[in-house]
Amino acid sequence: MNDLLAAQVIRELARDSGLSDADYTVLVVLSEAPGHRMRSIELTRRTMWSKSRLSHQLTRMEGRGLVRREEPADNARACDAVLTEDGLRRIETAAPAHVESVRRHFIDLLTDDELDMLGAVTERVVAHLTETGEHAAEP
Amino acid sequence: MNDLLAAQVIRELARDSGLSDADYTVLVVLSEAPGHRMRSIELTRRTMWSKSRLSHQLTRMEGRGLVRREEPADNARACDAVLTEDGLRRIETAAPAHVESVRRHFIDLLTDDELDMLGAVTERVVAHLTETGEHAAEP
DNA sequence: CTCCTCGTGTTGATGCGTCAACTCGAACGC
DNA sequence: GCGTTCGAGTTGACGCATCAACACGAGGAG
Repeated sequence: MNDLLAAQVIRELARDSGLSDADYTVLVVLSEAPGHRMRSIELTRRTMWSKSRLSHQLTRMEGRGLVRREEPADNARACDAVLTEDGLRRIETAAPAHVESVRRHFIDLLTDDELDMLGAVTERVVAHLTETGEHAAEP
Repeated sequence: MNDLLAAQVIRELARDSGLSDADYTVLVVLSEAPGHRMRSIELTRRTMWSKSRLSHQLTRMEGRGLVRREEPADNARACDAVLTEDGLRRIETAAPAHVESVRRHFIDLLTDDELDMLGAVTERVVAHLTETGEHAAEP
């Protein structure tokens, strides 16, 4: 189910807006951040991605003009990711259709009880993964 | 949860047995097939993969000596995938640890009720995906 | 028989994710 | 001040997945 569902939703996102799911994730997080900007390290925390993955992703998105990298004045070794005008427009256009896609293929098919239970299960599994010495991101 | 859980289980599989999840899938299906052999087209059906993806996967696995390709005598345009001795040994060694990994990180954390519910949800969502003209594999 | 279409399978280009190795500035001990 | 360690970020190589284009045999229509 996971594979099929994710594949379908991702395919619709790509078809409708030309964004990958990774693009979408970064754009959403940045669009909600003050100043549409965020430290790289904070982005890896929010997305649960590795530094490497984020770096590659930002490189690709920078090439497509969705984000910009800036070195913050107060810390030379850090790196901010900043949403561009274009990136903001893209996420604002894409979001409604994507939300609707997830609803249509998943949320609307479940009862409230099922959603509640799924939330509980998710919380438990994630807690177990993170506490059992699981650092997916960095060794 | 999906992403984290899958990442963890896949990482353990790779660490313990040197197999990717795609490798594992193919090996399991083939090991259960009569004669440890199966038509490519049947493999795509079982795995819900595209022809292309399967072909690339078989090429890689063939390079590593896990499977062999054979042209069946009765049909020149078809193609059988056959498990090698090595492939069989690999899957037999890898399977127990993988099953245990899934149990430990997921199954054992859920109650029977939750598992039942998840089964029902999965069935419903997959049915919706497949009936709504969704052919993930081929356009 | 000839041509056409269709089903089966392969290939190449491209994007994505991971791993290991690396750079480099900052903070700390002395 | 000076070296050492540490944390943040980048890079390159590789495996994997997708898409579009192609190859080619089988089966049917005429």
